[in-house]
Amino acid sequence: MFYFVRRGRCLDSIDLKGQPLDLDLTLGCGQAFRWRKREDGVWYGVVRDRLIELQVEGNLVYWRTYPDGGRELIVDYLRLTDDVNAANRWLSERDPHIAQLVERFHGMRLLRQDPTEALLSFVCSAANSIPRISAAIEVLASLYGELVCEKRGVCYYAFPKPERLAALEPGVLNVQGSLGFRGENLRMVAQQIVDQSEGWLLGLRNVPYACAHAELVAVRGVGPKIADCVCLFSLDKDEAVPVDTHVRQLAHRLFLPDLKAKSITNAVYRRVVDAFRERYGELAGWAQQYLFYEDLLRSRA
DNA sequence: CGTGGACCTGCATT
DNA sequence: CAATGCAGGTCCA
Repeated sequence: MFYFVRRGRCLDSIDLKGQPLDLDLTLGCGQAFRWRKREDGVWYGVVRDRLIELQVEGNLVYWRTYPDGGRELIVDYLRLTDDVNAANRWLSERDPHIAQLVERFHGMRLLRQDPTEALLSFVCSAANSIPRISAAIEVLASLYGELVCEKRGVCYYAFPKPERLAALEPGVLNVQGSLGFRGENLRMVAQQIVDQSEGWLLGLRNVPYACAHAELVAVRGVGPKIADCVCLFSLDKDEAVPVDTHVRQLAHRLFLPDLKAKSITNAVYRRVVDAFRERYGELAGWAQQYLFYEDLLRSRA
């Protein structure tokens, strides 16, 4: 915090009011791909049209944006008006294992990301590793994103608009960022977003989960997993459960001992989702994120 | 409805 | 050093 103050301009803070926020967990748990942590412990990343710097000290989150004036953006993105304590209590009462993870990963939150960025980002995530997804997205932003700011000689770019990606020649995205076969998927999904009416994707925040999910999987190149990522990380659908290889395996271990399948068919996907929904109801997505991250750490060990 | 393969690429393991 | 496996999937036969 003192470092922040010395750096000078436009320091501000937001009172967390007793609600937990751990940036290492929230920004590093695999739900967003554009955040990095500086040597001095400050997290920075581009959200929409701003570069944001964040640091938590005690019950305050210190922040700065370039250009400035991004307070509302931060409150919205970090979901700072949510009652996370209540959610964690509710989950903990239902499952002692989750209660343990709530302690261990205290302050891990779900974000409210931009739906277009979330959709296009997770298209890049198919059978890919998290470091490579992040690297690819930075390449895309620097090539096709609008300049957000320049700070200490470094340029920061917004996530590319779908119009820009859709207009590219087929094939160029396969090479750029080493996207491989995901490149063509990305271009096609971008085109389909453009083809929809303005505000279509954002409007899915105002419809029920099942409806939003159905509209997303109707997009070519978007399956149930990516659709659920978009629902959970950007559309306020806290009951959404993205089922990937990690989640399938941990569901098998914890809930569904007779789940023999080694691949995720539609039926398997539904069974895993139902198991989560049955146990964690409207907050199944939060439970998923705790369990997913535990499994991620385990697999990296 | 379930299964197997194709799709790109780079890093890790054998 | 070559071969194989694998990574927050989706589509198709």
